[in-house]
Amino acid sequence: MKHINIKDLALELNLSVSTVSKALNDSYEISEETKNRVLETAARLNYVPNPYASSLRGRKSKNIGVVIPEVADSFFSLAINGIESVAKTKGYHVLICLTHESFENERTILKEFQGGRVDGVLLSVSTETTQCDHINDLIANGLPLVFFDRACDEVETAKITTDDFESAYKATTHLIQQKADRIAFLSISKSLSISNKRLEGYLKALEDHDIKADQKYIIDCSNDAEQNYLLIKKLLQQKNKPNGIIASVEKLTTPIYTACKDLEMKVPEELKIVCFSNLEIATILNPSLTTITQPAFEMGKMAATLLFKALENRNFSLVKEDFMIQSALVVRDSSG
Amino acid sequence: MKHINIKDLALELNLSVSTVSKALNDSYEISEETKNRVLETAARLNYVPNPYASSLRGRKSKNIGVVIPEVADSFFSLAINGIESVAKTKGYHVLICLTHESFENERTILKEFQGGRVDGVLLSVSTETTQCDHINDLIANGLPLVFFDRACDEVETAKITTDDFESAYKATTHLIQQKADRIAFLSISKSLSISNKRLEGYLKALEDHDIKADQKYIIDCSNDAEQNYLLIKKLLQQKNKPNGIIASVEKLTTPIYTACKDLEMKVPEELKIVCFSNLEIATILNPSLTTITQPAFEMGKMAATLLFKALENRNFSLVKEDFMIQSALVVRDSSG
DNA sequence: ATGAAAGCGCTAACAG
DNA sequence: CTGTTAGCGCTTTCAT
Repeated sequence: MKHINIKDLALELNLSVSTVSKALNDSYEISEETKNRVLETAARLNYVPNPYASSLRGRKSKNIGVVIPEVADSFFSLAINGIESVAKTKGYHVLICLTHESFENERTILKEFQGGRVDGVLLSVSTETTQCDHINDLIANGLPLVFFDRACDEVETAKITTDDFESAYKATTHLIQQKADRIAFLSISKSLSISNKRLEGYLKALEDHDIKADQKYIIDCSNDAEQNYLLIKKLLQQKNKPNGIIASVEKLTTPIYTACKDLEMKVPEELKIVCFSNLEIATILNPSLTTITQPAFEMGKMAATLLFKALENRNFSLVKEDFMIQSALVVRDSSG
Repeated sequence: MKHINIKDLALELNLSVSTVSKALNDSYEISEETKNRVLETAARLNYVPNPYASSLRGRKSKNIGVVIPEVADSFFSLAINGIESVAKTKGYHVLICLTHESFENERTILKEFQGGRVDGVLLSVSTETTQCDHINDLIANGLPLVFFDRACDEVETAKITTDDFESAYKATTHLIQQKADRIAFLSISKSLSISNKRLEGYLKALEDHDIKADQKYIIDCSNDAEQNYLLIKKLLQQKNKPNGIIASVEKLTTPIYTACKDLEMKVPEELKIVCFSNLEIATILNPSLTTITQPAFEMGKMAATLLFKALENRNFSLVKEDFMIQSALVVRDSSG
């Protein structure tokens, strides 16, 4: 089966290419009858337009780029679902690019996007990203960009985030109310804005409850699971070991639970745990895990909706379009 | 910053467009000196080629399509990582399209791909897919396609699968050896080839151990978590309730554990569990979950590698390029 | 070693 | 209402 194009269609129909094009695009210039004929023949010959040819002609690629650190993470995979749900209604496709938490990768991807592969970008920055020239370049080049979850404060564009400060504050307060007084905080990045805000919320809660923050309870985790396991184990073995722990990111759940099991620490009696996590499976852990759950699907959806607003209306400015959505503290047995 | 194209570059360099193009593509016709000048200016002006313009000119879109039921699933997200790892080395991008287990969606996506949006396709079919004309159409249209995990037997093209029959057989045998004699099997689709092979492996293992299969132990699950929970609960409440259970798909883990908890069934004493699952978190469930783990990353990688072979060499035929990789039965406490 | 020109598939002025 | 034509950015003969 040869691939059929608009010229073939025109030939078959004894019409000009432009008439066919207009009919296909439901132009008011074309008679109903012709439209029907064209549509019918197109269907019969299995005509599928080449999106990139339209793209070239000044229109859109009809692709949006989604740049994230990782897919194997329930926050991001749910967010993708949200993004995809709106892209679909707009006839757009989603190009997913993974940075694997590498700044270099992130820069390369955004650079490449400037060639016109995508019409707009949804971005959640890598843990390594400390400066944002590559992002500003992209925007200067005319590509609308919306951050979701992990944003760069310095870049002036729309951001969909959650109340990281407040939710960490709430989680910490919750642990304090559960009688934890030596609470550890596991961070993933010193530069990431969300990580810092969570840390600040934690610190403020301690302060408000007259608990002195202690550096030894604040741990910088890495991207390496084994390494993190060792760090956490060490944390839980020291003198004055913590009796509460807050993990600022989902992937720390496994090392924490594993360490507790290996050290035979009783949860929640000896250690109360809260994780930032969207894992559905939190409910069936034993003890079930208290989580801060972000509205991942909703966030993806909102970010995409905003991006399409900008795409559809060049006058719509993304600057100052910041939305902060609430996360939920879901109390379960691990902090009980 | 205006977007710069090859014409701007040529103007700046006092060269013709074609010379610049050739220099950029490292043609033997161009002198080293000119190449260097061009490359340097391109870098300075931040020139990024438009992939779709090249695409139009008879080359490639440099996109591959990955069509899967769902991203929020550890098998698929790990497979995506594998796919992406090879796409990246080839300078390709990955367009991820979700069917959400709907045949209609799957058909629409594949149809759309025929317009040239992607150069090749990696597919894992939906649970609803019972006939494969849409896939054959795509292939007939000249797009190479490789199945991974969930394939259609009737379509003649490369398939990367796992030993579904054997692993279900192994899992069942394992449960029998653990003294389970009423073993339930949870299926997700009556049409899906992998689901059926798993079912057959289960049935064969029962037969080989002189256990009579019983329809009431074979459950067809749906796409709806709540529904599945109820089905499982009912299964576990009947007279002669099973003392072993095999779930053919990861997402059934939560409903199973939840049902056990709600019914206060002791695992593994009263019920031994095995799930087909790539959840990292299997280790920290309580009891830790015995799984059949598929080499998801590897499978994605192999599927992509095969696809690129076909893309790079039009003579390379994907027919008969079938690979079956072994899954691992990882015994943990839930079947202990 | 370099350049002119055609054309990939499509859309959009502009004419008729 | 329909057709002619130019051109989107790029590659690729075919000259020079």
